Amino acid sequence: MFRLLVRRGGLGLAAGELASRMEIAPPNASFHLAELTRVGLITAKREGRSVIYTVDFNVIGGLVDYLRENCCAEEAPPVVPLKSITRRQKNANAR
Amino acid sequence: MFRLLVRRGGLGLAAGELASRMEIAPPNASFHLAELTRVGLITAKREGRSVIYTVDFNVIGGLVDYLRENCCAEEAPPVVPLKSITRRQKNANAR
DNA sequence: TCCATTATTCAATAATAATAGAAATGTGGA
DNA sequence: TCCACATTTCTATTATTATTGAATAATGGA
Repeated sequence: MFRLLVRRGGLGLAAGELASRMEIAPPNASFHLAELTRVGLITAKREGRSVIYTVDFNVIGGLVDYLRENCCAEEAPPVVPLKSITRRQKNANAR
Repeated sequence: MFRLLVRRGGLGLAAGELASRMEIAPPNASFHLAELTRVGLITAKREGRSVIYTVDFNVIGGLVDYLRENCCAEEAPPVVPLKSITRRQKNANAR
């Protein structure tokens, strides 16, 4: 659904349209659309009887930026030395 | 675990080290490391008794590129017109 | 070779997420 | 107002994933 919405751009897609294109039942689509909305990836606006969902490109942009900065596409990141851990702590954690 | 590995860069981290830092049991860590390895995000190399896991920066780079190109960070993507669907088809799908 | 260390595999269980169906809500037109 | 449409909410069920604990490999040192 998210990819469909991305391809659709600013026009967005109605919930039912998404449901049928995904070949899932409407309540199921609503469930997932609610999740995507909750986490802020998409937004909803009512238009007549339909509810149109649209990706939030600002959020997606931020996500991509985050990934580019933190996951280091081209070059390796500076190594962050992690402070060592004692065996005692380790065992405590593992439990 | 993945974020830890990204921050660690080329040095990588041992399985047990990851387990204790994540505060999960070693078998649990192994389970997830196996998944990440399976999907190609990280690689494993044995070093003495330890098994060192390292992120595959090429793959991550590709992933970020994919997101940048398909999820359109800065500008909205060209609208892809989706061919319309009949009500009959729609009902069939929704079932 | 024996043993402690490090890690993995396996089987069982717990936790979480996805789906389906019935019922309810909002909308616009006759 | 009544009705069909579009969607959502709710509850129950199913499916998937994550976690645990015991058992099994692999490694290096005494």
